[in-house]
Amino acid sequence: MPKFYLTTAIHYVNDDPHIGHMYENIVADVIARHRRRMGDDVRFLTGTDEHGQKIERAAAKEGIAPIELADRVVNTHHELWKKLGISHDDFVRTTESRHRIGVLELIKRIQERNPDDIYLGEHSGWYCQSEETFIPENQVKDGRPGPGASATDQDGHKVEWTTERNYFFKLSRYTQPLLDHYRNNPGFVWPPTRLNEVKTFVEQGLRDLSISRSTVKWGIPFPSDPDHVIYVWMDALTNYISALGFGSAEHALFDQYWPADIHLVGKDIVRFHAVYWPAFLMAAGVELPKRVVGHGFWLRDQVKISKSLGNVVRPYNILEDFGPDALRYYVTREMVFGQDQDYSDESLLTRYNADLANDLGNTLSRAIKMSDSYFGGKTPPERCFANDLRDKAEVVVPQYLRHMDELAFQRALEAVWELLNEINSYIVTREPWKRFKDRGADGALSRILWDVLEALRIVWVMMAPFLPGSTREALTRLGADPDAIGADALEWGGLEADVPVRVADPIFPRVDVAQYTGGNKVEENTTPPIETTQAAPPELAKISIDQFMQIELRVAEIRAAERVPKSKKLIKMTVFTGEDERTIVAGIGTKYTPEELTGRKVVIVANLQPAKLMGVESNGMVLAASIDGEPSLISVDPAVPAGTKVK
RNA sequence: CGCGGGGUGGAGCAGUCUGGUAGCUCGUUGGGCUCAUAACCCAAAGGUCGCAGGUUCAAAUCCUGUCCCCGCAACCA
Repeated sequence: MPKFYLTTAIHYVNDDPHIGHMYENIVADVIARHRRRMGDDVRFLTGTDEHGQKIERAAAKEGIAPIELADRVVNTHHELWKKLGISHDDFVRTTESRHRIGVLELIKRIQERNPDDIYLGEHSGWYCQSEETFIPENQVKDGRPGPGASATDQDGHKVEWTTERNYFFKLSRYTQPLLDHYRNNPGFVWPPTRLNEVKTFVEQGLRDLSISRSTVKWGIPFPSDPDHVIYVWMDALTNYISALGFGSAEHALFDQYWPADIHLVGKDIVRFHAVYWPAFLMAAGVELPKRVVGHGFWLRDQVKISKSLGNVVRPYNILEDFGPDALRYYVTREMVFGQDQDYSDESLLTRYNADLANDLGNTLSRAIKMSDSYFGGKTPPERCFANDLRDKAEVVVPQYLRHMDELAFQRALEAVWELLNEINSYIVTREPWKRFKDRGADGALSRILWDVLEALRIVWVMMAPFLPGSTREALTRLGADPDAIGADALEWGGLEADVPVRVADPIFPRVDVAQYTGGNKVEENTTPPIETTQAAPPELAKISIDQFMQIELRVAEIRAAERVPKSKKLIKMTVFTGEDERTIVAGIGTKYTPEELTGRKVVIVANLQPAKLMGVESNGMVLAASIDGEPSLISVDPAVPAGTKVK
């Protein structure tokens, strides 16, 4: 029996899961269920990433230990996966001892095989004392990197250019081996466009990777140097093997399942899985995973979902009201796998009504109802092996299987619907109700209805990975074995004659979309139900008049203005301050044009430290009121001459 | 010349790699059916496939140029 090892990314426990996490696990689950029923020995792993500064800080804020916070969020993960019917075989947490063992083993093997690959070096960056962490370059507002430099980050905290001694992984050494690997294994990254991105990234040359932090405490202590903890990727990526017992005495699972057949991850972290991870494994002499698959993102109104925008989608209410299968179907049917897709409750409900209620569910109801009333609560007594529906099924099933193998779930489902539409059309043209009225339950009617039921059985078997719960129910109603969903169940002739069927309430009752929206439930969903409290604006300390007087405010005249090329909202102005002409850059281009600015009098901060914006040096700041980010310049009586002090 | 994705009937999207009658869902219009969940079936209207060139017997698809939108990156002193 071929083995199939499939993983999702491990989810960070700083927040409850959202549609993106759900999507990833649903897709993985569909793949796992499909492989399983096709006869593979499947191992499906998901889990959580629980280390790092963010967790430590979030826990401290609540006055609890990091592990307590992690435990709590992990519980919501467990509950959600259970509700969604995710059939993972294992759930790994990076705080587990088996994971620590695996990570330490990986490092040990690297050190043994390639002693130079891990070395103590220096890492420099913007360090924020109050947050006790390094701030990414792009979040630092001003200041140039260099010894002794300081600046502020986006939250207004002071950051200092700091140099820290860290352990490094010699990633640079793996540039060529990685490129060779990509060339020899073009399927290593899917979709191909992601492979191109990765290649381009690697071709530019790789820098060594910092793999430890002495400024972070919540993590796995670095071997032989417990002042350091292992940092992010070296820790997180290793879950894929630590969960299999890598490095422990019980490594049977590792021997059996590694290498992974698919690492399913979001497109944003494909790079780490396709560059860092294989490099670590090469260094340690461990076999590389077969394939990294990057899926797209769910968007909201064409915009990426993010916590800061407050447009996080957590369709928990949909899940409650319509069950897991509605959501599972929607995300797999609506998204072209690999691409981004817009989420909305409305489109989900439309899909639900049109596809699940009207087509899939209703066709089942009408067919079973007829069989029930014409053949005394049973499937028809006479079966049929030569008809249009069988022909159609034998075209559709191979297509479906091919699309499933290609992870083209949308197309696989479209194929199913081709057969389903054929069934409805078949029913209408054969008019079984009329036949029954005219001739009673004769052999012809028996064969027609049996065809319909048998085709429906195959339809549902194809749906099994997508709608596991509903499929069991549907097969039971059809008089079929709910567990018979394997490869042979996709062949014509599986349904027995003259066995009881079951008439019952609709599996997917229609929903009145307008009513549902009007019920305000959808509205509730647009605001994240579990959003963490917005950071309150920092309280400003009172300052003395002397301190205020240190700010030099002046009236200035804008003599020239132009947009900064390539910038979105920056305008570069030449202003006359009464003493000199200088350049000021301001982010007001969304509201003002250079033309209307020229000649205008404004209030500026004249003694502000210079800063470089998009390469242009700005010497001062133009005062403006800000309404929801929209600037409105402070206006000055045109009669006031430039250079006049403001206080 | 920063990186990437996209512009296809009213809406949302496939199709582009591997040129060959432009397809799906929703919506609209007309008809049919009454077994079924106000469902189902048939038919129709509706697109110069962002724009301009080029290659070709043939271009949504390949090439060149160009405009617009969205992410990432870079800028709200």
